[in-house]
Amino acid sequence: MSTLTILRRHAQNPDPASLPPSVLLDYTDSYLTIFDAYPKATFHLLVLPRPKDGSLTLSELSGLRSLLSCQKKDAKKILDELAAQAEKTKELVREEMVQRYGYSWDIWVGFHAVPSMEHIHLHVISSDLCSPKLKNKKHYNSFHPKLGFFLHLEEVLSWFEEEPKYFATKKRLKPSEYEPLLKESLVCWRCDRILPNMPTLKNHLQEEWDKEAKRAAEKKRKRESGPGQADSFAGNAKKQHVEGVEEI
DNA sequence: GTTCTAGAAC
DNA sequence: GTTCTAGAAC
Repeated sequence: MSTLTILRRHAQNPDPASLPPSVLLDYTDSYLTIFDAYPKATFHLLVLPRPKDGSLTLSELSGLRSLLSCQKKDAKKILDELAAQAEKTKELVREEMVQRYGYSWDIWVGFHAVPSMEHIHLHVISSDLCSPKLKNKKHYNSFHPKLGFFLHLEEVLSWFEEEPKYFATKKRLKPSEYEPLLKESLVCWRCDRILPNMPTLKNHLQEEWDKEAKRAAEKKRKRESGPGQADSFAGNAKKQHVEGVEEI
């Protein structure tokens, strides 16, 4: 029971600074960013709006669906502010990526079309999807960036620019239209390969991420071997020389 | 959302 | 026989 309302409790906490650093990353009067307790990727954070006087009520903030059923301009304001907070969060994550791994990779920002926990929360999640807590098909499909269950914030914002009728349809977020997506086959979001089960998918995702790390290392080497020379004979010769030295 | 575990799938 | 999934949780 309490696990389903933990986010609401955090959002209502009058003093976020009292939260342990293992929970809290950042906060303002209006928002807080916390670490997901069961991260489905190397980096996985949640941005929550804090209910405050003169703004939307707790029940209007209960989820994306309830937010979108508010006055359009009120909903848009919250989403714009969430977007700004998410940008700050992304920057903090990128810095941590570089510090820990020497490079940074994509970070996705979006909502689950049908959430499982009370209180609207924006996911900020690194695209590796490598984590011991990612255990089943539902976990994976709920973050697959092209499947449709994970609603990128940019997409949700784009609904506001569409015809009112389209917006009215989208904002319903009918569970019956989204929940079946969670049961679809396991498809690698990078290469579209179908994997037969979770252990195989997890190995595959790890390999894909290892490849990305290699590409990043190669890019860095090229950058450091001298701008504009990487593809020239002189550049290659120089690179080989440097590599030779490094191997000794 | 998670944990647990029966029985399906291999 | 072991691995893996997916539904119940009083």
